[in-house]
Amino acid sequence: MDKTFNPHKIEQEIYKNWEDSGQFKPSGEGEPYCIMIPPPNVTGSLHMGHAFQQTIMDSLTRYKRMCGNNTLWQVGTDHAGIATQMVVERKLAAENQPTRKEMGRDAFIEKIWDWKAESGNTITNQMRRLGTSVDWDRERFTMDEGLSNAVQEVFVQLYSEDLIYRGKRLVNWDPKLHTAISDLEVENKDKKGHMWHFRYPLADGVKTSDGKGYLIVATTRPETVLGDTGVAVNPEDPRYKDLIGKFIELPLVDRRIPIVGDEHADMDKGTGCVKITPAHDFNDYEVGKRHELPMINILTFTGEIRQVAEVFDTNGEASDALSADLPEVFQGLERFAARKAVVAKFEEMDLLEEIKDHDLTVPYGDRGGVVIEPMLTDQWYVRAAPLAKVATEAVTNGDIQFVPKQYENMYFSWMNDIQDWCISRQLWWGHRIPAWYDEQGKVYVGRDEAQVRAENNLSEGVKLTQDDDVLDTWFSSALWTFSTLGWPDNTEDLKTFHPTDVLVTGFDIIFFWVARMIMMTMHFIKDENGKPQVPFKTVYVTGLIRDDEGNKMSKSKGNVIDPLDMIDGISLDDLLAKRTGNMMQPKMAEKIKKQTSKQFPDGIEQHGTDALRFTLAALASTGRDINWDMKRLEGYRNFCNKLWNASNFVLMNTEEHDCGFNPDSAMTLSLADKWIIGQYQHTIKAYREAMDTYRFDIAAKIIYEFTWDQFCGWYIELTKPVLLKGDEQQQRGTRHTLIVVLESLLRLMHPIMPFITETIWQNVSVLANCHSATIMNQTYPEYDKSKVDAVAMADLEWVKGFVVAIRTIRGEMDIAPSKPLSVLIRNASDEDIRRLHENNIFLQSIAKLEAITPIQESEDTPACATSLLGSLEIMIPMAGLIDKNAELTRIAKALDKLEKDCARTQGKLNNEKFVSNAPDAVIDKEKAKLADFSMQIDKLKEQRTTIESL
RNA sequence: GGACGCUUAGCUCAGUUGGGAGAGCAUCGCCCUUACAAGGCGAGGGUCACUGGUUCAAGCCCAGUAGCGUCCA
Repeated sequence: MDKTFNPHKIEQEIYKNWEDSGQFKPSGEGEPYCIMIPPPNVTGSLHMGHAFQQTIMDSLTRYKRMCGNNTLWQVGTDHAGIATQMVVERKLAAENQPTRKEMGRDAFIEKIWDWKAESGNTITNQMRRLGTSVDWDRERFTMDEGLSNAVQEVFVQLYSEDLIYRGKRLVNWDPKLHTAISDLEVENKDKKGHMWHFRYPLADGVKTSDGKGYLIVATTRPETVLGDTGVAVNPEDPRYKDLIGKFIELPLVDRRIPIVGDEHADMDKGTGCVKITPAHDFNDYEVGKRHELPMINILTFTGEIRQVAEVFDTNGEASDALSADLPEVFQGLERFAARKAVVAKFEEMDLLEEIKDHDLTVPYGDRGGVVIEPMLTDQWYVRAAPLAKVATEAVTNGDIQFVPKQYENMYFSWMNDIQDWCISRQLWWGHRIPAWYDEQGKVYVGRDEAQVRAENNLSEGVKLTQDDDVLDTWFSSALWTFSTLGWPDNTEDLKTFHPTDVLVTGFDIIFFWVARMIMMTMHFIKDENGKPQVPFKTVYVTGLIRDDEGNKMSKSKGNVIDPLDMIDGISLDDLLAKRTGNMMQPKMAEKIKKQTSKQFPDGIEQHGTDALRFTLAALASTGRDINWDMKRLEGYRNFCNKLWNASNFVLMNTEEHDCGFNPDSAMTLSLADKWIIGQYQHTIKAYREAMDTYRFDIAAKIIYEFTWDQFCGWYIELTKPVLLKGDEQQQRGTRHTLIVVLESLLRLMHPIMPFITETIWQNVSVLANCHSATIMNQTYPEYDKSKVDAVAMADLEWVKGFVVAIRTIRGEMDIAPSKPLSVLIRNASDEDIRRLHENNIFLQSIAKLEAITPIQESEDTPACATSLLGSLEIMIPMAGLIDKNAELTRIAKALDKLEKDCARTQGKLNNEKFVSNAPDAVIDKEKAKLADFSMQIDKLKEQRTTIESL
């Protein structure tokens, strides 16, 4: 192996070998285990959040694969309707190509496929660099033929079961993207705005109870006045209830509209009178339905005032109950310009009562970024309530479990108040809705036009037109767990891998995706007894990865980090170019440049995939977001380096030696050998428990601690005296142990750090007589209690204590580690003597001791710096080494601490209530502590007296 | 307004039946000791947000307050 660890040199070749040799495929043996990747947007690129989730998925997959499961990690991408369509439109614009509308639907879709072919590799390359062990041969795309079939099948079936319907409803309309969007795609933002108070004249000479000829209504959207079809007052409101049934003479449009009594009008809010615009407000829509008010649509799909309004009755049928005329001055005005114009007109007519500052919540489209307009349109809906019932029960009864559990609340709160899901989108990129209309507008749903004709006895003479709209992308994602496995065919894969085991995803898409997947899957997939199958048994919810200041990473903020830049490193210039490349606002670019230069003054260094993955695992504590910290990454890169160097040590000392793998060669295990073997068993046990409970942070900590502190810090040091001075059998025993432990440790770590472990393992495993192309298909280490030697464990802890005692004195007394010392020991128990005797070689080597000499209690001793190991006094003669005052200070400090501890313990034991209430075990422990403290205090005091007398 | 989460060392974070506060990084001191200076050895550093309660005992349980965050309305 190379002298230093160079991740860049090893990773890509290893991955290629794995992939080429089919290591990622299910073995076909053992209990099935399956993870479905949340499909990323095919034309996008992976960010740190993906890297995080994929690290977890890959670690689980590799773990289960090595445990002998028939393991499948299903990979694929999503067509991301709006996002992709926008990207390609922007690209066309940038290249001065014809616009989408100019080139037409088919040509545009062709362009998108081209773009997919061109950009689709970005993600798969990134995934390969991250080491993901997905079965690439099964890669799926939501727009593939198979998945499209599934989508069509689901749509047709749901329609036939009356779970999909079409209707004219008020939807969230994005005037920039010209499409409906679902509630979930709306972001509500708090804004400062105004509340305009208008005077609405009463018709027919009617007066209010206080003698006024008008009502005052307030609105934050004055332009909607043009679409008002009523005014509501609270039926209990003494001020106005007599006016119910009377009329308003609506200004600007000369429309006579009724005053209705409705609870929606809050007596304590504003004036208590509310204008009702059923076609442009969700609350008003409901009020309008209750009172059968007509609905007047005044806006075009681009958000301008229409030339002529559209008037509908309360059922959405065209109506002539009211005039559709709109004043010429407003026609064609953009909605915000219209707002100003309407206000100006009211002012001119002296009907503007007042304008107040107002805090309001404004809906924005999460993609287009413009204010959403409630719009009356024909859309397709999924009737969600019946599907939600079953889906809710699956979580209630534990068939599906969320980790961490608190996210179940989020799921329930959504499910219990679920609204019908608007699934049609006025886009071109997506699954076209399998519905056809005849010339009368009657709708037929079927798999294709021929089927529609056949099933409905429509002759060739009847002209049919397919619905122009496509389905919400999440509609196809909702089928992901079963459509990828071949549904609607009842495939072997479906039978084997469904339900899948765990879904790893972010909380931000619990509603968008997780909930809908559960609903769809349980409706369509049944087990052999007809019981609905869950899509997955566990939902592991990750937090968000934020930047080092806790900000969400986003392109517009210019603080995203490409995982590959963590792996390979990047210069500051390249990073700046990447972050400010496609900026819309040059002002932002300047700010981002400044920020980035401050955060990464020298760019980003290379860290390697394993370090990145280990960091992500170490930060993966459940239920909270992660503020990214480059220092952690550096620390774990150092860890990789440590592992590499330690492995080099092992190889240097074992290659071309007899390491005891020949059955004939006898060997002796040292105490250190026995200890590390036992220690390692504990590590396996704890590590697997952590993995099994999705505590990747704990798993990382365990493996880090064992590798660095125990294996490198103690064990390797303890092998040196044996390898240097031990006899043949002892050397063989130690070499054997070095290899056995390291080889197994590599397998244990492999799921989190695949590349470095593979590389080292290739070199180490042959020494253990194991010849395999890859660590990936090896068995996973299992805890074996019989390999834990309790006596050896205790003995070695004693050795460590002894060494630490010496080191502490050296450290505090500034005695160079290279300076050999002679120590005296006093008050040794038989066990101390035995341990000392058995481990002399270790102690002398590690603690750099010349001699260890036991002395009697009665003997005169020179002045010494002393440390205690249990009751054993370890003494270093001070002559020429130790300053009297320094030692006195040290003793004083130690005494101070001990006396405080002692007093606290004494206090507890003196407390009658403690003694009578606490369990015996706790009391005994306190008593033992007290005895130990007093003993130590006595020894130190003695010591102090001796030194003071010098 | 409702729900959930967070507040522990300078920074980023662990702390799972309540029983002597931890890690990584940073800081300070000593060391280029033949695996590793991306290292070794040692040290310092915390009224566990605040207030009250339960308990012999609270970072942990309960109630409330403040600040931050997220979701929903």
